[in-house]
Amino acid sequence: MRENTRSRIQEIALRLFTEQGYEATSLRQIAEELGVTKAALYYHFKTKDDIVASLADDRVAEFEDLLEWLRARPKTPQTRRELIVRYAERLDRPRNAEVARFLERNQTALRDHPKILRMREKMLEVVGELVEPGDPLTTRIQRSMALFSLHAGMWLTQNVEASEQERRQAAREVAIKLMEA
Amino acid sequence: MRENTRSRIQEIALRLFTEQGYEATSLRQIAEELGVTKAALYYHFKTKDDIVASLADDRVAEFEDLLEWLRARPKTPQTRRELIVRYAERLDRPRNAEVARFLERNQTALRDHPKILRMREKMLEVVGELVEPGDPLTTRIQRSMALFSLHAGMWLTQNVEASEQERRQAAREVAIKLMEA
DNA sequence: GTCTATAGGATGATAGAC
DNA sequence: GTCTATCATCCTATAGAC
Repeated sequence: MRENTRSRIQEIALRLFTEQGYEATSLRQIAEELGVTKAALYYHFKTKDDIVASLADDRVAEFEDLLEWLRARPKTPQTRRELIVRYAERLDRPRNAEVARFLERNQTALRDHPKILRMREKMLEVVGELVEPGDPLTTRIQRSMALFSLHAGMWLTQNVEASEQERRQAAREVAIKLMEA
Repeated sequence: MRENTRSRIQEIALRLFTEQGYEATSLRQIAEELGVTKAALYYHFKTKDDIVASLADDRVAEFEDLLEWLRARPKTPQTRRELIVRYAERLDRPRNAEVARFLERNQTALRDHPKILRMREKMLEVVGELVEPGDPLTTRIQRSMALFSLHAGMWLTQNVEASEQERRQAAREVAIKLMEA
């Protein structure tokens, strides 16, 4: 009941950051929803930035994980298809999609944050592993869009009459197709 | 020299909003870069929000323009291909791509802004015109990604050794290919 | 671990002189 | 159209009691 206060702060902060944006969310607001005072937050996190850092850590680790796996395999269509599946599986774990969305939507506000820079680097490294030096620009773009369609696909179909499972499946199909550039 | 102060405010605000995010950019900062005081800004714009509104107006008008054209034509592959070209041409006009990027990257911070809501609606209306009621989800996703690849394609190739023209051309090719779902 | 209290500063916005 | 001066409010962060 007490030791997971840290985890509850992350949860509430993540929700508010995603809904309202990072800058627009104050520690007062987070504290209020948590039912404590602002000062209490500072016991768990040194600064507001530290909350973001703790969230970004998960995502960086994820990319590093994918990179390690990717580099141990040959650059084949089969590998790229498997990457889609692996990445999609990770996004399906509840909190991950939210963290991804938050970081994606707040890149500008957080652009100087060292953890964000690191995350962007890792992301571009993943893209780099999807192409060969001789590949045309169009291949690079299309294969990157494959990964991105897993995120965007869910947003684009939010108002469509279809189950979440169907939407997820559709996004995955598009991603795999785009990866076959 | 005096009447374009309004336009210069828009220009500087747009640059700073894009670089740092909307919330992170203060009126003091905008005024400083313009070489006037904060108070002077309030002569040209009633509030900070008003600056955003003036920028969003251009983009909403653009979507409305595209919609009008789109609705006067049959829903054919040919029409969709032409839409890509038309949209790409608009993005190429210098300020438009910047405005699009700003609005895209600050959707969260601006989510309650009426102009932003309107813009999002218009965007979804455009996507709606790209599909028929019976089309599968995958078609909807892929055709939306076509439009998006025009924006993302430029970002994804920013570190690549290629001229801006080549990158633009590559993004356009990917977009057209995706539209042929 | 959480509190009260407060420092110290930036912010959006307004009033009124020029 | 732009200025100075100022307001009211919010913010992050810290000190120190319990």
